Amino acid sequence: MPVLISPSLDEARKELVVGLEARKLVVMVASCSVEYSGRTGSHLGEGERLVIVKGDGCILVHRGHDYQPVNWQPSGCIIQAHANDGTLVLKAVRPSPLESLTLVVKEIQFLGSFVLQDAAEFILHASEEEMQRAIILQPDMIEPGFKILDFEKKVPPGFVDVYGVDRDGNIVVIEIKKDPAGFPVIKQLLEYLKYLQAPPGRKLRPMIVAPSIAKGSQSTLAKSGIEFKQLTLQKAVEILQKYARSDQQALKSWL
Amino acid sequence: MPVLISPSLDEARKELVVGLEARKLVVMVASCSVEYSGRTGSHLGEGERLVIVKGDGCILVHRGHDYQPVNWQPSGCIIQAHANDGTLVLKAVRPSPLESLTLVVKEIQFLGSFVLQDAAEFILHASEEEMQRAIILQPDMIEPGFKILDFEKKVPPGFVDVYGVDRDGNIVVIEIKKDPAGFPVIKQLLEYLKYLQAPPGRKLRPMIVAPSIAKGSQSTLAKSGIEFKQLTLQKAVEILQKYARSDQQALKSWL
DNA sequence: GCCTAGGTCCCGTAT
DNA sequence: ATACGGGGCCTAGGC
Repeated sequence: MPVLISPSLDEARKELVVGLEARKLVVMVASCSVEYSGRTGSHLGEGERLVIVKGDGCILVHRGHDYQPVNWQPSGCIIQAHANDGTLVLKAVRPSPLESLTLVVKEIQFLGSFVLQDAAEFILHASEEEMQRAIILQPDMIEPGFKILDFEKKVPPGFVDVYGVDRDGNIVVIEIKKDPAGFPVIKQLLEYLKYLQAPPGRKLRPMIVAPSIAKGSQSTLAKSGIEFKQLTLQKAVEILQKYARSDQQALKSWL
Repeated sequence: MPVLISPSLDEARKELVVGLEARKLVVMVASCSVEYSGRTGSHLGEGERLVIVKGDGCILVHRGHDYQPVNWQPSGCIIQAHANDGTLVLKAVRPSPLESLTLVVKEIQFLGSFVLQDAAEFILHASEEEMQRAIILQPDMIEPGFKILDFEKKVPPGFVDVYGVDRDGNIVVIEIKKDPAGFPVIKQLLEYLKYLQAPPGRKLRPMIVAPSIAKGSQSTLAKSGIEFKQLTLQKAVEILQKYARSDQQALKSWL
């Protein structure tokens, strides 16, 4: 875990090269200027920043404020460090789309390189997918008698989240949102409808499943003939947990 | 610029509290577990990570790989550090939407706190806005005789990027994209058209200005009656530079 | 490779 | 405060 305090640029370059080679995490606090060129371009004059280089070839330049890095390059870059004219030049090139990030480092306060032991799995609960799973596991939460025919069903403009049939044989076309549903969802659903047909004598029932409807979209929804079924992430998670439990019980009763 | 190597949790907590108080940048390499709860929730078991806390109240937890942080909280959070049961607990609460991030730190390899001197301005070149400016500065790059009537013109579903008239008095409705234009742009433009009318005897000419058309959208575009005018970011930047130059010349000739 | 959709997206701007 | 669109968005999944 080498840590250098106010190293010379050449000491830093050596440690950086070693760190890159070993695919370590290198963290640096340094005064630098930054140029980006690729899909567009950017310029940032000299100033002190936090620079992070990761083993998978991504680089982040953070200022003293803001959530997002001011400049960066995602994973999969080729990163090189050169001495140049009394400065340390860090270059990160992304092959596709071809773009490059160049840091000219003038002075380094701190440089450390680390190997992070981290085997933990990251688990994210509750997303649109969980809502979809909840509906698929327990279709009658939409309404009694509702049956799933398909999900992620392909139509030319995209994918229908859930596609099913109600107790009267009408086709139900469901678009799921985990956030309050606004105009775009309504448009998207109406677009899908153009490519779907109900059997003779039956109807198409477009339906939005979401925690709520965005304020400004209430009236549009009413006019559009789209139904709304409330489902919060929390309720979806509860359903999934209930099923996880009953799955376990089903398993136990089998043994 | 205090830097602690393998500090005790209590030493680290003290330095962290001082750093937070002073709104410094605190960087930490530590073994920790992370819980997030808010719009959704997440869990990450123990492992070594890079933790960044900035003066504006944002926090980032980075693993040894990936561009994006595994957990985070954006600016404007209330961040606190407590000792708890032989661990150091870092909590970041975001008021709206209400959500919280909790790190339980077991062991610290490194902790540094920094004040970053950074007054530089960040300049990003060439975006959709640059393309719009290029068209506005030199309307006849669209076609000879084209005149601007308005831009960012409000229609119920959104804003028309550029709104103008051709040499024959037909209304040209332009939607600009910096990336290859696909289905969504076509839909958006057609949506806008519903709320626009040409003068009697004139036509509405919907037009997409973009570097290219997405492959799958070629036929849709053809059927839709929308025209396509190629403009790359690069060409837009050239036009802007030309005008910058001629502005300077105009200025010089004035003096 | 391109295209589509989702994200704890974040972020600014206008309402 | 909420809604809407843009982003060097990034990232994952299909084709």
